[in-house]
Amino acid sequence: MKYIEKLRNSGLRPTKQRLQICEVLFNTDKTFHFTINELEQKIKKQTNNKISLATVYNTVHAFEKKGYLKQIPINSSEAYFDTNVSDHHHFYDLKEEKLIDLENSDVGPINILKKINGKKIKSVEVLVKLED
Amino acid sequence: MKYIEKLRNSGLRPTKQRLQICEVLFNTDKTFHFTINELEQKIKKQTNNKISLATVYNTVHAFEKKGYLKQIPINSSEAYFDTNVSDHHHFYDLKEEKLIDLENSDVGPINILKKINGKKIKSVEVLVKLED
DNA sequence: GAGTAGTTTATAATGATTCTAAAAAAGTGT
DNA sequence: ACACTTTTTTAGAATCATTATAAACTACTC
Ligand SMILES: [Mn+2]
Ligand SMILES: [Mn+2]
Ligand SMILES: [Zn+2]
Ligand SMILES: [Zn+2]
Repeated sequence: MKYIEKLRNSGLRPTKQRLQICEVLFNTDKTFHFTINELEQKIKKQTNNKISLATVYNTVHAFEKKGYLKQIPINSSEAYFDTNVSDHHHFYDLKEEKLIDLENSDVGPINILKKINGKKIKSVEVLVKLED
Repeated sequence: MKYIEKLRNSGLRPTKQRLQICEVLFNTDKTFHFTINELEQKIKKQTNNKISLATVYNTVHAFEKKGYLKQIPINSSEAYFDTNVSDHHHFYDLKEEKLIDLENSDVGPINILKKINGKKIKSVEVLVKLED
């Protein structure tokens, strides 16, 4: 199975629960954005199986650390994650509280002119807030 | 006093506590970034006076709503606010957990090519994460 | 000054996230 | 398969930032 490698790379053994989480996260062409609670709901629906919240949190964080998921910087009471780990940007619809992908080509090149001594750039992320 | 107007514009009466909060927030040439807890500490030091957390939260939120403060979108357990309400961007030093201003001129123009039907752009914010 | 509406405060409630420790499962060697 | 060790899952508790509450206090109006 293709998920076993992802799990092992993340330092996790391929257990039944973790493979189910992988199914929901990665068994789709489309990438998507989610909160932990949305993910838990999706797992319950898609697999008719409840996985404890702690396991969902742990697995998501391990994938995030390894780079198989990323967290989107946003002001919300809940953390938003993204299965699209390519460099890209986001609209945030304030009314709907939903993220929408913005490809790099939708934004154009961003050149950071200022430098900070002894630090290097890890990521550059654009958040475009939308209102009606 | 210059703060009375800011407070009235925000729908707040100029009370002793709120004026003290204004002193700490606005009585300086330099703008700065803060969390609610950092602000509370600053108030205690600068005015030798404890103001209840609820009042600090309420006042900050009223100023934010009116546009005298803004919140910076970032993944942190605490919300970060900015007394610099001009359009600008940020470095985020992951090690120090500190924000650093990036002026618009340090980033260059950003042109969002994608449009979302029925929505308009409220803000465009760039977050540049820094590591060692 | 009396009356009213807004404010402050301590404290409680909420809710996302993290921690804990016991039970369950998986891996290892024989 | 069995005994033994290590990892994992889980329910529930703990944490902590934020928000809500409601009683005491203060500011504004007439
Ligand atoms: Mn994380
Ligand atoms: Mn706010
Ligand atoms: Zn995305
Ligand atoms: Zn700033």
